[in-house]
Amino acid sequence: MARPRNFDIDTAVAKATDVFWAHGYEGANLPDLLNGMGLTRGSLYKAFTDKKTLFLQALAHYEAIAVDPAVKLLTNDDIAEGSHRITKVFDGVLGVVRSGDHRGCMLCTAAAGPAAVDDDISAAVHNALEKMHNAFEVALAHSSTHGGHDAAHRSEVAHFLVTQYVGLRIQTLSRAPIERLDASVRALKDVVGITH
Amino acid sequence: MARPRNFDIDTAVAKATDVFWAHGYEGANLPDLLNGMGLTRGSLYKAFTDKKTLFLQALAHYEAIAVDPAVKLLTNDDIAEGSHRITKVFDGVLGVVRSGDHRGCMLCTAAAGPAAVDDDISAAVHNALEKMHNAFEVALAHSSTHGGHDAAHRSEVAHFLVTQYVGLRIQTLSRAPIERLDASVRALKDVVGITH
DNA sequence: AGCATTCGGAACCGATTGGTACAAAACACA
DNA sequence: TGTGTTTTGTACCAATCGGTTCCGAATGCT
Repeated sequence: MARPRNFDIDTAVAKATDVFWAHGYEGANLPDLLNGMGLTRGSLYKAFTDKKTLFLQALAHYEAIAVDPAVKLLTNDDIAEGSHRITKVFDGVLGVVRSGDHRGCMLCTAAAGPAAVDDDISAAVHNALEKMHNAFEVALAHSSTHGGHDAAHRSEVAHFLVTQYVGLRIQTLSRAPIERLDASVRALKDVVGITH
Repeated sequence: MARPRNFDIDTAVAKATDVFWAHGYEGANLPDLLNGMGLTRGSLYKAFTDKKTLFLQALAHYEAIAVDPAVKLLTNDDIAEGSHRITKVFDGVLGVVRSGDHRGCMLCTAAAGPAAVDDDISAAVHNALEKMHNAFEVALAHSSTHGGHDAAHRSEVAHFLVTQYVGLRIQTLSRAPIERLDASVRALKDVVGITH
């Protein structure tokens, strides 16, 4: 009937995610994207209507590969103690930084950039952060130190943990020394009363 | 000898700060700046060599009007209880948001944006955050709950507070609902053991 | 007043931005 | 193999980016 698309759309989005992740939304220009995705302008604009639409798909992809695993970890009953799950999340962030990855969290970067002016991007960011919040709530409910409190209290602490997560990620992005991030997380564990 | 400059350079920087604060570094283009500062290209490039230099001066100005007051508050011995000073800082942030100001913190925005690629901007950002950290340390030393601990512990908690501050500011920038920020700060106070 | 000097304003610059138009090529189906 | 449809690649687009140049105007000093 017609010529089939000779690239996989999902892998193209994955590659676009890499580019956006590395350079941010405004920072990633068309040549960067085309080169990174291995296709030409015509194909890109045919498959994805414009840059913003592509970015929203990339955000969704990022959510799938970065946020969802964290959510899964926080809600994983195999780890009985909820605070251990939380610890794992923050230690995971530190591990990523220690391995030399300073890209930070694409969601957080988007929150600081285009989310301030674009409603669609803002909605996507807040939706993802809400998922994180809910997952933190679940983990807190299974925490020996916080499980006893009422749900309202756990919700507050979950918001607080999201804030801490965002702050940590933004600082990794700006290449803050790892010692600061380490210290920050250590104090977090201490202060939240996480047993480790 | 020569024609004098007929605009005040400090007020020009102040106006440039407003523009950068509202639109970010890349987001603020020359027409925006020229319009906001009330001068023309020739004058601007004569007085400040280029956009980045102007931005660095704007960052310094921001530090003077936004960071220094916070530092002064955190190190103000008139408020004997250090945790009260910390409370005031975070409540101040919430107050600003509640008054409809969603510009967030210019430092934090810079941290998430140009600081990731430019060394000069990165240095300026980290220097300012370091000032915040030191001020938090001082406040913690005068805190009934943390004053007793050793300095190393207070340093960690100070890093943690900076992270919380950054996370909070970034979320205000992305126009997160005030309830989340409120909850976050409430949990912070609770968890840090701040008496209020 | 005259001169040296600097400022202010606008025209102009090449480079780059995201996005479009269109022709040629590749395929599925008959 | 012919036909119709879609993709692909390239040339092209206007708009905008930060930055420069240049000249008339304004000023302080002698």
